[in-house]
Amino acid sequence: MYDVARLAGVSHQTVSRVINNHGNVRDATRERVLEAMAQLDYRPNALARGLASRRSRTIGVLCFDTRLYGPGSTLHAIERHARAQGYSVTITNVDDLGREPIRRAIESFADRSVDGLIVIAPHDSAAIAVRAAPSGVPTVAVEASIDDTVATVSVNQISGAAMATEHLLERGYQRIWHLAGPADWPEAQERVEGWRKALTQAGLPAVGLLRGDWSPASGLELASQLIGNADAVFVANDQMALGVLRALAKAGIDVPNEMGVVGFDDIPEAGYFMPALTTIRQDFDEVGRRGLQTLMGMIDGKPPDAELQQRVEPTLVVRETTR
Amino acid sequence: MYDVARLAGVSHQTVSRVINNHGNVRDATRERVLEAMAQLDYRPNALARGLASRRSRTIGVLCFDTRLYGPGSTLHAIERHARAQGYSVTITNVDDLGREPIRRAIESFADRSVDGLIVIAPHDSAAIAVRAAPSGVPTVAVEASIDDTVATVSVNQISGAAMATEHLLERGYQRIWHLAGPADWPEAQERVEGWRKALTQAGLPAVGLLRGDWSPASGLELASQLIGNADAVFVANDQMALGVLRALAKAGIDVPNEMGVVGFDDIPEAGYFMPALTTIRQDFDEVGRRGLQTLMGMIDGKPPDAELQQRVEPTLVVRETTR
DNA sequence: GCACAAACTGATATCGCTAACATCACGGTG
DNA sequence: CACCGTGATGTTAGCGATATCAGTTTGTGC
Repeated sequence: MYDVARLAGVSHQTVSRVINNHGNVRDATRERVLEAMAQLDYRPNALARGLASRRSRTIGVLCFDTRLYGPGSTLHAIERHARAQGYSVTITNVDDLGREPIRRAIESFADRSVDGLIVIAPHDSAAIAVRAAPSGVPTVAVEASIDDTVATVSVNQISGAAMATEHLLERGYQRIWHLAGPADWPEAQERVEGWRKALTQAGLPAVGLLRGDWSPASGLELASQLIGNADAVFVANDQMALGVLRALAKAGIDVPNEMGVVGFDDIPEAGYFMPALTTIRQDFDEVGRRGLQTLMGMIDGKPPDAELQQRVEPTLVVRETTR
Repeated sequence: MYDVARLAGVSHQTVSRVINNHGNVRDATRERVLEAMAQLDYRPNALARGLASRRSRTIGVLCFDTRLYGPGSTLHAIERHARAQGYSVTITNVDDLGREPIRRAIESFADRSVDGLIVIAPHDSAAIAVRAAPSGVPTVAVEASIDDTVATVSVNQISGAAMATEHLLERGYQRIWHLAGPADWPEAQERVEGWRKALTQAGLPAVGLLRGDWSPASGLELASQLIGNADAVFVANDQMALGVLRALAKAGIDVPNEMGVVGFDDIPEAGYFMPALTTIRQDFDEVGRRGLQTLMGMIDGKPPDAELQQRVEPTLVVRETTR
């Protein structure tokens, strides 16, 4: 920086002003500085800027296994939008959902002076850990249902689940079971709630709740319990639905005529299952975008929005597993 | 830090020595310092440490869409192992594969003083960009076939493709076609090469090369050309294979008896396709692990390994799409 | 032509740490 | 007993930028 200043015949402080677009620099001066910067191929050191300005222009993303479709897509969206705003993204995956590892991860972000934190928190323990976060760093949770103390952006699971169930009802299915995710995942719980609500509203009893673990294997295994008892099933994610389809095919049950199936997520493969899966699409990109936008607002010290808990509406994608 | 020093009755430099485990601190002194740190809940500022020591303990990962299964898994492995060694991970996705955006991304990493860089570079343009990288930062490419100037860790695509093709030959298929990925992806090219090699070795002509774009849609579309011409197909990834399976089912062709199918990747869903997909498993975790290990060696100034180009061997997973 | 505010520019102190060298006590050596 | 090496600690400079305030031009109104 001092070299640039010398070459341009100004002080280093003027160079700093040019870099940061602080006003009050004469055009001619700015030109000279920019030229000197180009000539010396000068690039400001982000660490030093962060240290002096107390803004690192970095955000942290805490995730639980980005290999999963939802979190991976959300992360991708966050990174893309963050970069567009000049922020870089540091990630940490927490494999152990215990409280202590999460606390450590958040502290480690704070040590690195991130300006903000996004937690992709599809699990209860994450919610607890975020609330307990000691960091003082602006934080937004996505794909989570956290209490009112934390800003949140998530897909409306309840309406998605209700949408799925209502679709099955419309198509004339009566005994609609639900293959749910693990009980300690808020989104699993909300999907159960949406399913229950839709059935109750239709005057039907919400019996027939199965618990899987999100894996195709669990769908495969639990599907046997549907046969003879249900004529449709709303499955809490597409992967389990794949397992269910396979089990039904093996059992010689005709989908969609003998059994309707609706999934959740709309993973890229869903349209090519056999039969192609009717499912609920979650707009993870939108979740990531809104999450980042909210965080940026908090970083810039805007008053928290009226809407602390933002919901993105999912959409129904009808394919071949419902008649 | 000065507060800690005062409380412990030592100089700040001694506190620094304790933090960094530099020897030459009496046990009693170290104890006092640690206690003071605990009492004040002191946490060193990573930015300042990086600035002063010229080591940020951060690595950058440059990726091309982490939503894909391979890159996502590799990233996950890299992050996990990096964290275990006290490094944090900053990511950038490059959507535009042009040379300029990649150069910018690499420069941006350099500006942030990353100690090392891992490029998940499944595409030709990435290879070019990495070679042109001006950064002076230790760099490792993974999932790439870069020339000899850059350290690389990748799955051996050629042997994987040969393995797939030989498996089909063993099972008695004769007219074995290949549905390849885009020509500007090195791994697509290497899979073509492996397929060709295996057929040539068996004294068969390598005719029947189709080009898809990795998507299930392209598999679905191109599968029609197989019918009547091939009795087996080696598909360059599992997603296209899904499309192929769907097309074959629609056409009433029996898999595996009338047509054998082998995929590549072993995505989590592959075992639940209908029929379950025989495929080649890539150990992305191992790729990530070795990539990080190599990078750490370079950062610590070890002489570059004899093996600049490391290869991880894939494995064949036999399921139901081959008889 | 002059006062005075506004627009520029510069000097110095910091940000929170590590590097490098200086200092000091202590015990062993010839 | 002077001398020296060694381990433990302290002192002083940076790392590469921004913040703050002071100083110097410049422009404007009368």
